[in-house]
Amino acid sequence: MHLETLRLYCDIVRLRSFSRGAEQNFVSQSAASQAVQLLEAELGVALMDRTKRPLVVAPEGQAFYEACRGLLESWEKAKAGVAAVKARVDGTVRVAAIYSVGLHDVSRHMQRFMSRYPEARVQLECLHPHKVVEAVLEGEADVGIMSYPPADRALSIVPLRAEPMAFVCHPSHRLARRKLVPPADLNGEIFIAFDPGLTIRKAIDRALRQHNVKVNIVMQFDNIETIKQAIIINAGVSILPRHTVQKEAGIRTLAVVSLAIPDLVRPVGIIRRRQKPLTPTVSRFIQLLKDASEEPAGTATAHGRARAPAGEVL
Amino acid sequence: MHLETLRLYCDIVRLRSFSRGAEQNFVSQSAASQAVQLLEAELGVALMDRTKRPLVVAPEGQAFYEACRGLLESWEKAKAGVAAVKARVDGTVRVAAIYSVGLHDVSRHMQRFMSRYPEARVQLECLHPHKVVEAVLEGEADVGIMSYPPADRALSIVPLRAEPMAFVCHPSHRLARRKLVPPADLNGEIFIAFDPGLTIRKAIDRALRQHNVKVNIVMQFDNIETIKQAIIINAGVSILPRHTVQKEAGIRTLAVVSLAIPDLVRPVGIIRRRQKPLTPTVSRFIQLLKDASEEPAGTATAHGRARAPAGEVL
DNA sequence: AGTACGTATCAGTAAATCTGATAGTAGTGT
DNA sequence: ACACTACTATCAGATTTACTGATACGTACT
Repeated sequence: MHLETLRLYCDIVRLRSFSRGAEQNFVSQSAASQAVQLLEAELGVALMDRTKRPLVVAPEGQAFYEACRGLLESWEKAKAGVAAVKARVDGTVRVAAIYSVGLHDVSRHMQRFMSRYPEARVQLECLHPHKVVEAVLEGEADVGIMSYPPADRALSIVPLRAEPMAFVCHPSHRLARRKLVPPADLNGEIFIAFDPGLTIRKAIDRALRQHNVKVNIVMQFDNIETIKQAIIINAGVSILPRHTVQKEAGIRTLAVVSLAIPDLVRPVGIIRRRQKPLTPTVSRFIQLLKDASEEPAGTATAHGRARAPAGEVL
Repeated sequence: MHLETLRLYCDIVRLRSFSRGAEQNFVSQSAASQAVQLLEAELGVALMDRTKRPLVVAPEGQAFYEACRGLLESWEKAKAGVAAVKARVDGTVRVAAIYSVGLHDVSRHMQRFMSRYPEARVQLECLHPHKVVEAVLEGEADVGIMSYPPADRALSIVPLRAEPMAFVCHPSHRLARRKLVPPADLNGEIFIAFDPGLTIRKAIDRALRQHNVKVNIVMQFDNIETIKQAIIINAGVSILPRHTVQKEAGIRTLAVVSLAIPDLVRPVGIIRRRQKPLTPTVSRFIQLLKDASEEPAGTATAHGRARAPAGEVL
């Protein structure tokens, strides 16, 4: 049963005319006649008396007409309801990020994004790296922001930046006042490492091994914040992305020294589910992050603004 | 938009499977897939995530699902409502009869009809002959019962019987004690006639003219009851269908004498609108009247019962 | 009665839908 | 990591369905 047929029927009843009802629905009078006949056959009832001019609606036809009006109204409501949900979901970017990126980085960009697209909403959730991948794969998040984005057929990756890593220690540490620390100086240091399951741990391990450095790992954590806390209480030293300890370096609770291992960087990127269609809002969000990462921090804002129109057409 | 598509969609969502949803709707999995794709295109929204196994319904899809369920329920209700009205209308016979037939005849048969078909309803309305024709033509009555049923392309006629006419006068009239009145005896009688517009008047006039009888018309009425009242107060004599004065003859308020004009009869028949489809109930009602009229009054009931099964299959 | 308007019907055509086969993908067990 | 099973998407061809335009029929009006 076509809903269009029901609308046609309603118009015919309302206008008391097949011809005008057909016209209003942009079909021929012939089609209208056949449609109503089919409708009557379907219901097994004569809905109207066409031998009268103008036609007379039978009691059955009147009852059906009223039911149909309600039905069509419900249909319009259903469509509107779906559109409303879509607008709500569409305008929302659900971001899953690892703690270190989410807290320092994304939250700053979120503000810029929301002031530029006031109708959009951003939901940020900070998770363990594995959970970030999971959330994106399961469709619970539109984008994931993480370091060492994993290769996966189901994921597409947008590289954002390579964060330089630095040596981090307590201000009272013997290396705290250096300008540069050669890898060899780390030999035998009491080290606070990432959990072995994390890719960043493997990257650091590999870099140290290449420089024949052996450190004395005393603690392992799955996130940067905890490692920083451990260093603050002088439980050991570590290697962390430089910008994640900028605040602590500024107030001198931590000492940060450049490390003479130039290829030791933490790649940060966005992951997305490959099949999932990109909504305009998500597309704009990704573009904003890309723009912000492709330039020095000092000019980011100005440059970002200049490129915004291009980002919007995505 | 097909309602069947919506049902299919609901089943797919409910069963969380295209294949099973398709099966339950007796279409191929392919058709189900295409139908939902079309639905999504129509709404401009992705309703579900098919890359998951089992498939995951999107928020939009869930909202639409619930709306659809309501819609389909309303549709079923609409169909049921129409069927209910049909049953009510179908089971009703609206009878328009002229006074003389309706009061004496139809009301008696109505009781038999309603006791045989308890679910049926009969609405009897007694009208002026012209109004009976009008009611049937306008579809306000399913059948009309009247004398001298008029020839009309739009009407089909079922003849019931030819009622013999008799001479009717006050018991004190000079002809009241006769067994038979020859036409000539009516010459110069003070006569209470039917209205000139009525066919029965024309028939009586023609019969009297053929026998060279001239009566003295002093009053004219459009119905038998009034004529009888006039005769009772001895305002004149008349010629009326014999069985319409049986009761008055029995209690001797009127005298009824056979008239020697054998071809002067009042034909009574049923009229129906030719195009209008015959519902079973109306068909049975007509059959009952036909059966009752085709036999002597004494055996009518027994015969009618015997033939009832045949009538029911109409 | 004749006319004008409106609906039913018919045959041909256009469009939508369905089917069956095939390819690709997700989840599962080895 | 591998094949296996179950499920969905896609495609082309077949089928069904709906539409159009012309024509016939009926009603209502003058």
